[in-house]
Amino acid sequence: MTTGIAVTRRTDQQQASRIAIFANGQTIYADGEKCDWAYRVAFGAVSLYRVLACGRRQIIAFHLAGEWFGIEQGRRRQFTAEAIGPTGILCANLAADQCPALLPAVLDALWSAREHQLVISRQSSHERVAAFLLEISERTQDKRRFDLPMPRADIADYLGLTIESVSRAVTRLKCSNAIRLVGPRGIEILDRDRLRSFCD
Amino acid sequence: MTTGIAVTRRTDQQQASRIAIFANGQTIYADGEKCDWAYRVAFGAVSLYRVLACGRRQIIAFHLAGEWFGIEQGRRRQFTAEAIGPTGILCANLAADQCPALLPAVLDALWSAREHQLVISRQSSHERVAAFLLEISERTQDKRRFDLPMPRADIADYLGLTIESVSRAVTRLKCSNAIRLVGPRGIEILDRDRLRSFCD
DNA sequence: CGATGATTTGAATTGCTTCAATATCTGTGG
DNA sequence: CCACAGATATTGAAGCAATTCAAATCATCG
Repeated sequence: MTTGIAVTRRTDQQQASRIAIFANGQTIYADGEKCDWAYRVAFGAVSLYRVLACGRRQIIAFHLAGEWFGIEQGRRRQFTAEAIGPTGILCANLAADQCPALLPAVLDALWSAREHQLVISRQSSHERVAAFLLEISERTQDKRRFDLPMPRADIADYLGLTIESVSRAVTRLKCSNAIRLVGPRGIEILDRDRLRSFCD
Repeated sequence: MTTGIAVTRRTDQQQASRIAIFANGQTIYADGEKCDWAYRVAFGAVSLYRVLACGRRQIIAFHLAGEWFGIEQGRRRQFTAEAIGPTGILCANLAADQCPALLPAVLDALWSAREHQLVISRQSSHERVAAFLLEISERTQDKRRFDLPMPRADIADYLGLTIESVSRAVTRLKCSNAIRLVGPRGIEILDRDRLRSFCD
């Protein structure tokens, strides 16, 4: 929400394969805008969210380096996309002839969305957090030791929990020796099987 | 789960645009199978679900007449597809050259999956049930008076609730005069705005 | 009309949230 | 290098909503 570095929103996204740099909390596109472009994360991370009428913010997905997002052809933006930390974004034209390249990315997004649905629909707080850590782990270079790009508030809004519940679940995983914390953001997976056993 | 009418699983789905008839509870495809075909509901309804390790069944989506499902190119089936009541299914070849026709269907599915995520992540039981009734209403011919194709157990497994919670929420909506029940499956929306006001 | 399955209702329990306080981390200036 | 301030994260205690277990009611079909 807050902007760290003073970088104004790029208006030169029109040049395809041009990298745009966004600061923490900057909006890449907003809920309701036209969807002319698709995006890919070069570095950093992106959250897709909507603020509900009740004031709650629900994060629908995170996108890490290398991942496509924002393919929503012929509609208005369903969510707002926002940079988490300093983030580089590549833009691509959403022309119909690029369809063969786009379909796999959309299928991936659908796959992920549905797997996430399984997690948030019925799982307990520690199951959700364990699943989340494994999910991020799988999408990172070093799958054993990594840093979470986002604060607890983002994790909570993604998992449908409160900050406090996320924190308690992390503590619980830590106490079971499944993970080790390296500061609030650093995660080391000590026992992946034990962590997996927390997921349902 | 149970098969009402004695119809064996069709093995002649190879003929495109041929209709296959499934009885209540029959499997159209199963979790883990190869995905060679896409499907469209001719009549009846279909649920996509997975049974979790803990024994819980999570329904990820319902598909009503006219809707595509099962487009999962190049993977194994993520979920099991099952008929709800007597259901007619049209089959189509998942050839790459049909991509322009498939992409919109996948984008629709992603859109719906994400809207549903908003509902189940943070909403209370009556908010979820109200949203569900409106969702089904929008996908039915008569948007004011319709019959739910599925029993309470399916609604519960779709909304991440128990049967009892669904029932209590329905009762609550009924008592507020937002809806009227016509037997357990029949729904008449008396006050759509009031029903909408229950959604967050 | 009785039987079976589906749905509703009731009471107690559990787990997440809420509100409040404490602790930790990070960056800045002395 | 250390002290401080603001933000982030953890911990604690009470409240509340959904679940669980149990019983009653309703619907449908032979």
